[in-house]
Amino acid sequence: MSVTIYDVAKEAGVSVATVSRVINQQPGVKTHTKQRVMNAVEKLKYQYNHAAVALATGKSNVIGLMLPNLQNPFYAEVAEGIYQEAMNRGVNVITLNLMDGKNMDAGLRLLNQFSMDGLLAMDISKDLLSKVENLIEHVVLVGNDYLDGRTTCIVTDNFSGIQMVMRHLLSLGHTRIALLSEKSEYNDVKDRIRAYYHCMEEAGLSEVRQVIYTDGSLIEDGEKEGEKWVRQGLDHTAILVTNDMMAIGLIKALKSAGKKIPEDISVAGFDGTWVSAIVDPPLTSVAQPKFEMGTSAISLIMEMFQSPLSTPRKIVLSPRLQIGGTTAAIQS
Amino acid sequence: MSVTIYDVAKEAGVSVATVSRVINQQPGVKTHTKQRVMNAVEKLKYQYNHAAVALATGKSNVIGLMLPNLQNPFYAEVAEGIYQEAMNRGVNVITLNLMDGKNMDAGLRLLNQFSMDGLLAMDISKDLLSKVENLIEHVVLVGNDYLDGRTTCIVTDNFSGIQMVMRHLLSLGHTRIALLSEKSEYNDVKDRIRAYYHCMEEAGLSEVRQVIYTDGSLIEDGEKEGEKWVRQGLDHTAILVTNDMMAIGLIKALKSAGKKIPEDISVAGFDGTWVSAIVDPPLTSVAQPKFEMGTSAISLIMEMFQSPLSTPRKIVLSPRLQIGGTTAAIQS
DNA sequence: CTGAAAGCGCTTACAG
DNA sequence: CTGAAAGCGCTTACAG
Repeated sequence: MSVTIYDVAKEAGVSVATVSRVINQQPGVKTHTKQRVMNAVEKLKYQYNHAAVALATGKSNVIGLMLPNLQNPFYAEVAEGIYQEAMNRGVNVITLNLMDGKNMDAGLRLLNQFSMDGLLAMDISKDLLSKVENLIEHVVLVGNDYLDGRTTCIVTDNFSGIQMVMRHLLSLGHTRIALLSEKSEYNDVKDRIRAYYHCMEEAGLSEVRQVIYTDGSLIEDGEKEGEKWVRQGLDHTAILVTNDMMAIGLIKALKSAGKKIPEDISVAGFDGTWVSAIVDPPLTSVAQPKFEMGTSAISLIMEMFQSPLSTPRKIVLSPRLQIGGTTAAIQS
Repeated sequence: MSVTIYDVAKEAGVSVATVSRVINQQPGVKTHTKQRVMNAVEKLKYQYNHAAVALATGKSNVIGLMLPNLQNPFYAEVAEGIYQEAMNRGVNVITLNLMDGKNMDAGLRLLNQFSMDGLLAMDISKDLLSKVENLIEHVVLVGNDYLDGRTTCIVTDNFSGIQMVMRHLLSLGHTRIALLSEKSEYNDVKDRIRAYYHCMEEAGLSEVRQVIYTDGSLIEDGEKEGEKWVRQGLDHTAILVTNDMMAIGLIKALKSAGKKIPEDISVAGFDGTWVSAIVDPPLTSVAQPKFEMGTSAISLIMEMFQSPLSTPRKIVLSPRLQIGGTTAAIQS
């Protein structure tokens, strides 16, 4: 029922091979012939069949995107960059939303079933990563800097990001600064912790440094830690949080315990998502170049299709400190 | 290089037809034979080829999702429902993010290129819809109630949603209530305006009713209207906004003009996205069942694949009033 | 510069 | 219950 390359060939009076050449813009077709084919395509409203191409070429022109959720605007913003660049380049993106782990099996099943040319993955577990790498040749980690450096990745310079906020906080006179971070096997998280340690030590504050680990990385997790912090009567004057969502939750909890932000305590986040600008006061945060991370991820993986990397590569983007109203000079 | 159904057939000592039957769980294969095939599949680690299946069956097992952006959590939350249910059912979703119109052409091109079994669309223009309907048989509008009722859709009961907030505002003593809405050719938006008119009239407030139209539906658009409202010295005591993003922008502008929310003016939104809970004070809003809308959309479109609807259908879900801190009794 | 033909990996009547 | 074979709509050496 649908019009095929054969119909076009007949209409144009050429062979299907020629039609194929014209459609794929391959060189070496006489202008006149090309014109005839194009007219036929036009006339018959030929639409090319993706499945047939995929079967014949062995490439699906589909890239998978695995992410934990879309609630966190960080993922959503990176995803937008990915979709944008994918559209520019005419590749399709299939999103595998893991729903914070609840959909892992289904995600794997789909991966298996649908042969994708490559996969972009954000914050997947080490375990899942190794399964995925068995299934797909080209995998790029987006936003994660994996421990053993065996997978190509694209990340923000986390060390210098933390350094930026830390300098900001130190310059405001803070000394009792805590770091609130999720636990993770990823190097990017470890880098942040390392940077925190480094800055505290450099400032001669080694003995007051304290890392508080959270269970997850959602608003609720930050909130829970805020309540705990109040309950335990901790006395930091500033808390640096490794993502905006948790920072927002933390602030919520502190506020409802009667703390004034930033008068009583300064809070800074990480990611620089758009929500950081709408909370009150606006959140001081380290902005990751999210959209660019997404577009670069597509560019990178498509380069890999052309010429497989001999060795895993790591692309590092620069963060930017975004000063809001949640950090202020320490009250004497 | 990859293992095919032929390899499995040889290994199991049966024909490819039989292997196909087993893989697709078709009835009428002797248990013993089935077992042999399954062993072979296991042993050879056979993975089925999506493109070949798609070509042979004429169905791609892919559903397209067209949305304006992912910044607005409304779309993100509906999308999560869609991804969730799609994973449950083993279908793939290709997201076509239109980037608020900037990617329209690319979106259409991809649609064309990749034969999808169906398409779910959110807030696409009338013009785009008609183009899309030429390309794809099964289209479902998600969140939009299209004017001429020719397309199957799944929407919230917008009329009763507005009625809920209006009753809430009226019960708080407000009379000078404005509606802030985007312009739209969609029936759902018109329904909201209609509901507003209806409620004002019912309350005997016909002559003070006022609809303020915005250019877009982003935070910035709400902000702009807030500034304009202050500049023009309007005197409503409550403003009902047709989406959370604009409401947040509006509140931001009002606050920075020195207005107290809700003391000086009450503001209510629509959608009930998660961000409505993190702004300060939490936003009163009409919550749409976003996640459910997404899951239902997948169910609906997959039903349509089975048995094409003789006539377009409309599925209506119920909204819920979510009272926050941005609405209060009028000050006398 | 162009065409005939094999092949990509499945499904599905049809026959037995 | 099982198999032989055609067909899905392309691409791509190979030949001319």
